[in-house]
Order: sequence, then C-alpha cells, then structure tokens
Amino acid sequence: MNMREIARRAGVSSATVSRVINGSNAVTAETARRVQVILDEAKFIPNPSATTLKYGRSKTYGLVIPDICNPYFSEFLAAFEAALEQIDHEMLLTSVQDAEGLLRSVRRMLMRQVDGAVLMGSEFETQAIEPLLQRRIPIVTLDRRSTDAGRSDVAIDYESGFTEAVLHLRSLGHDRIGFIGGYPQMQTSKLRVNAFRQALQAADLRYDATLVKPGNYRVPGGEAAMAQLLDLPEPPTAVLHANDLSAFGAMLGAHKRGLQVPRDISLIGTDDVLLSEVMHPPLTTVRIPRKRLAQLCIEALEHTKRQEDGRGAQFSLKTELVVRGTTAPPRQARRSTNKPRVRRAPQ
Amino acid sequence: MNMREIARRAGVSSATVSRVINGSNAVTAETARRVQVILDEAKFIPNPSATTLKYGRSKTYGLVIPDICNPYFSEFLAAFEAALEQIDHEMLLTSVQDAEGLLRSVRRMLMRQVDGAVLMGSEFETQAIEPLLQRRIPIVTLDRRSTDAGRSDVAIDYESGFTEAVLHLRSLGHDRIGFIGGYPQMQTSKLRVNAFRQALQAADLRYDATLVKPGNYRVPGGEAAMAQLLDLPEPPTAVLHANDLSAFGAMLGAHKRGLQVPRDISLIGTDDVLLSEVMHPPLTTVRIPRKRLAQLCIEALEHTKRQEDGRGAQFSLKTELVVRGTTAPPRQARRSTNKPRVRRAPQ
DNA sequence: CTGTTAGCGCATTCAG
DNA sequence: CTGAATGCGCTAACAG
Repeated sequence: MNMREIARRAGVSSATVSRVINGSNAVTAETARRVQVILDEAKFIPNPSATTLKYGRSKTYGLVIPDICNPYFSEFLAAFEAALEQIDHEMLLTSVQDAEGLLRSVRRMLMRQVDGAVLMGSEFETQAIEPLLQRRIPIVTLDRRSTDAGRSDVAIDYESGFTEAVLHLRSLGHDRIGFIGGYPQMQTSKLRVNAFRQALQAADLRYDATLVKPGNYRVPGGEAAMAQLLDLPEPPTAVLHANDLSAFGAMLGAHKRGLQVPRDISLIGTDDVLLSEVMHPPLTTVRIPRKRLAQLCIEALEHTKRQEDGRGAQFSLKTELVVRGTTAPPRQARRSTNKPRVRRAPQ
Repeated sequence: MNMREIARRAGVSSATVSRVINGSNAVTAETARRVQVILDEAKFIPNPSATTLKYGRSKTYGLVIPDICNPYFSEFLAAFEAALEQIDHEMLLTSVQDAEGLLRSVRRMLMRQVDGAVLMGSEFETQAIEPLLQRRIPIVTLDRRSTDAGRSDVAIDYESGFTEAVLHLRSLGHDRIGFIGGYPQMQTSKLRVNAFRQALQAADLRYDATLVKPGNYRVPGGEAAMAQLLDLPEPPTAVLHANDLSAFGAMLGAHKRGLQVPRDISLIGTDDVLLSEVMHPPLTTVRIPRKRLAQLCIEALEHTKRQEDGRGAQFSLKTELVVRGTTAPPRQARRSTNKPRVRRAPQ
C-alpha cells in the first residue's frame, strides 16, 4: 500500500495525499477529510526509506554505548528510547568495546544516515568520528568537558554531587573518607577523582592519596579496592564510589571481612542504578537522573543542529544525593572538629 | 558519494560497480580490482535506503522486549545484537509494556520493513501481530510452546532444568522444596510452576501447593514471597525461583529474618544473570544460555523464512545447572527416604 | 487549491 | 563481460 494507491482510491494525486499526511494547509478541508478516511481505512503506513533516500535525513539518532549489560547504560538506553519515541525518531544502537568496534559503528551510522549521534563512553579516538563531523552530523559526547565544531558535550557535575555526598558524611561525623574510582587510565576516572578532591576541599577535609583506590567500574574491582582500603593501618570510616557497581563490590568486600554496613563503614555510590534500592542495606548514592540525561542529550543534539556556525555547546547535569541505608555516623561518633582529623589507635 | 560517482571515476557503469560490490562473478578480475581501488580510496558507503526501497527487504530484524532494565533482557539484547552483527543485519529495538505499545511497535516494524521479528514477553494479543503475519514477516516467540503459520517458537526447557535443580537439592538431603514464581496470571508463570511440579515428580518428591508462592519476577516480589514461606508452620528447606531477581529478593528476605544462606535455607535461581555470580553468597542457578538463545531465535527466524508453506517450527533450549554458593545440605541433614517427607516438630 | 514531474541510490533486467 | 534503462515511494518545485 503506497501513496499512489491511496491517491487513486481518493480520486486525487499522490502529491495531495502527501500534503494531507504532512499536514500542509494547502489542501481544502473537504479533500483532506476524504483522503484521511481512505488513509485510515487502508491502514496506510508510510515508507521511511523513500524519504530517507530523497532527503538523506532518516529521523534516527545513533547511540553508542560501551556495555549494554551494565545497568547504568541499559537504564540510560531505556530512557533514551522513550525520549526518542516522544519526538518520533528511531534509534540506531551500537555497542562498542574497542576502537575497531567504533569504526564499524560509525560506518553503520553513516549508512543509515543518522541525523545525530550520542557517544557514551568518552574514551575513543576522536579521529574515528571525523567522518560524522565532516558530514555535519551533530555529535554529543558525555563527560568530555570539551566541545568542537559539530560536537556538544554533556557533563555530569560530579564536583557538586560529590561535595554534597562528602558534606553528608562529614555531618555524620566522618573525616576519613576514601574513594574507589574507575580504571586509572581513563579520562572520566581522573575527572571523578578530581571531583572527589574538590569535594573534600569544599568540606574542609584533607585529601589523602592513600585512601583513593582505582577500581574498574564493576563489582570485582570494587571488592578488591575495598580489601586494599581495609588493609590500611588506618582505614577510612566512609567510602565514596565512582559508580554503584563498585559500591556493590565494596559492600560485598566489607561483609566478607565481617564488617557491618553502615555500622562499621559508610558507603556512598554514584548513579543510582535500579538495584541500589534493593541492596541490603539499600545504597546511599549520588543519583545521575537518567531520564533528564537522555533528554539533555537530545536537546544538545538539536541545539548543535540548529547552530549556523556548527559550534557545539557545553551542557551540565546536576546530580541528587539519595540518602538510604549505607550511611551512618562512624563507629565512635565524634563531633566534627576544625582539625582535619583525630588520630585513633588502630584497633 | 554514490555508485554513479564511483562508476564515473573508474570509467565503468554503475551496474558494474554494483556487481563488484555484491561480488558477482560476471566481472573481469581486472575490472573488479580497478573498481575496488576506487571504492576503497573514496571510502564508499552504500545507502541501504535505496535497496530497502527497491526490494522491500531491509536486513533488519525487530526485537520486542518487555523491559530493558531487567538484566535478563538487557543481557539477551547484547547477545542478540552481537549475533545480528555476525550476519550483517540491523536491529530495530522496541520496548513494550502494554498492548498499546505493542501496536506502536508493530507499526514501526512495518514502516522499517523488518525481515523478521523476535517477540519476547509472550503475553500479548495475537491479534496485534496479525499485520506482520499477513505480510509474511517471520515471527519468533518465546515460551509460547505453540506455532502458527509464519510463527516459530523457542521454548526454554524448564522441565529438564528444574528437574536437574531439584535432583541436586534432593541429593543434598532436601525434601521440602518451595517455589517462588512469577505473576500468577501470566502464561509463562504457569509454565514454570508446572515444570517445577514435574521436577518434583521426577525426583520422587511430593508436590505441596502451600510451598508455591507467586512473585513478580522482580526483587520485591521475591522478598515478599520468601516472607510468606518463612511464616509457614513448616517452611521449606530449599526454594527454587522462577528467575534470578526473585531469588535475590528471597535471599534479602531470608537475611532480614536473620537466616543464613545456605546454612539455614538453600536457594536456586533461574537465568544466571551477570550479577548472580557476585551476590553474597553467589547464587546457584539454572542458567539459560543467553548467547545460544539469541542464535536460536535467529535460526528460527531464518528457518521460518525458508519454509515454502510458511509453517513455523518449535525449538527448544536446554538449561544448565550452575552450582555456586547458595545450596548446601539442610540444617539437619538426613538421608533421603522413600517416604515423601519426614515430619519435624516446628521449631 | 491541485496535479505533473523529477530524482534521491541501488540492483536487475535486457541488449549488445 | 559490460552498459543503458527502469522503478521502488516519496515530496518539493513548478504549472495550471
């Protein structure tokens, strides 16, 4: 069933049918109505391939994510898909692990003539996305904190989020706060460590590099890092994590040592993955609002598209501290003092 | 950059370029080589819209899943996407919660001219997918255990999987085994309860309806169901679960009652979601091999497409018991007897 | 206000 | 073995 057939049945030309479908007002109400009836009763379904072929625009946005199995990404994916449905666009999803995968991904996006692309997982060769930029396809990256011609960026405001988290801990009486991060080589990992550092500063707490351990954004990494922290002569009384999976791992590690959370150690995650709430105890975490993030990515895409000069813009997303069950005063609650920390005898 | 331009540069016709791209052997090796060089240096990227428009085939398969956020589905999604990449096909992903969503999903698949569709979440109106069947688009459903013209089905063999699980428990000495299922109205839930029943029979154990509680395939449902089981005058010493999330919830519930797993109660999940392994203790579970399932779905699709008469076929997937840390002998281990069960005084 | 026409890029006839 | 011509469905430009 195509427009010509509809046109034939309605006794008009296919151009008129097209106009009716696209809501052009250059059609008599009466004609439009008549065509609409035929359209409905034939259950007409337009063929987007024709439009894409003609205009090189596909009403689809590409989404590149590093790992669908990570709940943070799958939850983002769900939000992104929902947001796209709102604006009547399709999604071209590609899961990319390595540089070669990114190349294939870019090729697929080019073939499918995407109107824009969101690149999560900020660690990629800029060169690989050159072809996209060249064809003036708007790009949005995450957490790169830089923009280019044709590329906007959405940054998560870890600085303010971690500050909120650290202040929460300090108000409970903690002054020895550790941090479990991501892969140390990754740019985003460094970003988060720096944000943690700033947060300590804002809370008037001293930064102690021995309390900062790398993880790998996954459970086993968090567990191993926690083991290292607990092996310290003077372990932290609270730990902030670069993401929730790390915090899950750390909690596991603490439990294995016979510690109770939050009685013996307080934990704060980052992301607010769905499962955080059902952990035991439920995880206190710095929520990255997924829905808002997805919308912001799309806004950023549309913004970039609109720019005459193609300049990308820097967007920023605030987090929200969600206090649940993994934070409590430290074992021997003390009034917080001006002195950076009070030495305690190792137990 | 299109084929005509390549043809011009190579001094041939676009038909020849097309033949080279598609590996037709009706081209001189020399000509083919020359064209290939131009193709490479121009970094030619074909436009699938043209092909789709011309032939109504899109090299894309639709995937309908109920909930991307559920790790079982997101892990399947990852496997499916990888399998599609192997056969050089695209994926049209739609997340469908309700009947109306399915209608929209079908419409999108029709527009995009998918060559087939995999429908997970077997609870849907058959009528909604009629348009797909009418256009002879192959369909694969999961766990419906019935086929149609143009629709094949892939069933998970819960019967053998649960039997293996129950035998494992019985060999440890359990004879009071509970079951936490899914939504009681759902067809798949009934399927699993029946499979559990058969498993008990195969293990020579009596079926006791009071030990079977509905859940909702998610953590809170499992937790609530476990609470009910533990409130029984004589609770089970082991519980099998319709999926892993339920088992997570049950484990949580048991812990909250001060029970230790597996010392006080043994737990077995179903699915083998990635996080199962990092639970504490790690979950013993009936693995549904995700990768194999994805491949099987695609095989089923291709099979259905090949059938002249369009008859669908029934496929079946075996599970694998993965024994980890949530199963152990019951508190007072006893030799299993021929008598269905030994009454113990309620504690 | 409505119809005619042309062309997006490709693969497949059919000629040569 | 190669090329010319065709049409898939749609919409913008133009003509009426």
